[in-house]
Amino acid sequence: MHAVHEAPLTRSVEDYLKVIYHLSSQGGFAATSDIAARLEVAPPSVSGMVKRLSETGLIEHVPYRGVQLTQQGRRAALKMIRRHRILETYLTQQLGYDWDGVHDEAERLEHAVSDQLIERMAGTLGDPHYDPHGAPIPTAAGDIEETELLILAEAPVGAVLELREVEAQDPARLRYFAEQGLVPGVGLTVTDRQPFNGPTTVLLHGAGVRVVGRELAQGLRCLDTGGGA
Amino acid sequence: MHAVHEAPLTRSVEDYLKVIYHLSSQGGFAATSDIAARLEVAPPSVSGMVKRLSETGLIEHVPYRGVQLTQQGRRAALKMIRRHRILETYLTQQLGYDWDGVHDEAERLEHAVSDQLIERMAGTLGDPHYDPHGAPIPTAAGDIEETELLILAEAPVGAVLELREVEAQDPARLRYFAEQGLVPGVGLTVTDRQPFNGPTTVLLHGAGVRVVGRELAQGLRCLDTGGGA
DNA sequence: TATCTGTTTTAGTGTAATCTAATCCATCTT
DNA sequence: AAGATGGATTAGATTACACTAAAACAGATA
Repeated sequence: MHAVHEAPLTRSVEDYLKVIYHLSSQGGFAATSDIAARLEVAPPSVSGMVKRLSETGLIEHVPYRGVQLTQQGRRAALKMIRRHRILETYLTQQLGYDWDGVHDEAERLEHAVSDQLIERMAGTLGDPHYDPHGAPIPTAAGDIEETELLILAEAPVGAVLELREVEAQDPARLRYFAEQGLVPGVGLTVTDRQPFNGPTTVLLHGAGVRVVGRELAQGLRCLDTGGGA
Repeated sequence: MHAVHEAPLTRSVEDYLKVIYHLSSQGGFAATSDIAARLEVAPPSVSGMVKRLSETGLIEHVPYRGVQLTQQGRRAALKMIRRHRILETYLTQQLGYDWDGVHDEAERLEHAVSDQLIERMAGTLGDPHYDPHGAPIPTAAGDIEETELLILAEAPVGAVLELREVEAQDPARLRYFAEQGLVPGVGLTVTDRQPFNGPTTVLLHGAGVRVVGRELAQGLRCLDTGGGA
């Protein structure tokens, strides 16, 4: 097999890799300042860490441009994401956590659990494919489902959609989404959008009309279930 | 309320406190070199940490004598021990871990879990009083049962006992104990002891005779259920 | 009482991670 | 084309924790 030595990564390194994965998943490069903002550290701290990470071969750094994960870095990042999402799912399903309260707990546990524990949790849950927010859970082998989803804030008026993923860090927002019935799996039709970054209005199938502000609507990712084919 | 600020303790600090608790639970002082041995660090590292811990008021240090926990330090140590034992119990009962495999996992998780998670686990388990090795679990309030137990290696020949606690770090030893039927709750009678730190022979009630070497017999703690009263 | 022995502590380094202040440089504006 | 602007980087300090090597000390022995 490969994986020569696999020096154990520190907590910090694991956090950086996860953030870089998220930031570079769409566009190619993750910018220093964006990494700093997400991790709530000062930009120079990022520069320092970036140097070490690229020396270890986990990322590639183009000065003044940004960073990208290498194959090795991507593998490590997906491992952490699997841990996080399995933990979130386990905590909600087995220990009575609400979907708005699991994030922080998982965030701390993901650095401490063993592979064995994660796989036992996954087994207990029947190897789930999605976490409580609808995000896909990478497999133990490191594969992740990549479905094309529309950001609700950008979906055309008239679109018929299924809400798949609710992305939000803040518990208060998640609680609000839940109250509004905006949870993964719900069907909806986009009925209106106000200009100048205005709100999107949707008809929740079987539950009435909702007006969703731009900021929140950017965290809602939907599958197009239109009329077609 | 009390507890003015409660600066969060680091992993290392938590480990030191736990070890100091164990070492000073019987005799009064924990020696630098014993702490170093348990934590597998060099003695000077302990001296350094001891200085900081006594400055923070978690321990009291008598130079060249050793250290003792303060009230505050004891509270913190018992909190960690509760975490550890609840985790061990949860992992064995809910996630199929064997009693010989839980220690390391709990050791890492105890620094990461929240109070909330521990209490949810405890609740799921019905607030257990003992961990899989028979050790008493401190309450959330910080009280711990202190039963007088006899070390099997020191129990008099003829004593009729109930095995209460099996103390061993090494998974291989724990597995051996389990194979021998030496698990918490079992009744036994001491039938012989060889001189010069020789082995103890016991009759396991309903399971036959066992010869236990001195070293192992020091990890077996029993309650005297003698003939009396 | 003087010395030996082994433990403890001090001194000085190293690494991982952070910070602030100062500098550098790519790009946008005029 | 020349600045101005703002993000990125370097420089230097700090904290927590570990280490090795050297000094200090307490208690046992002669």
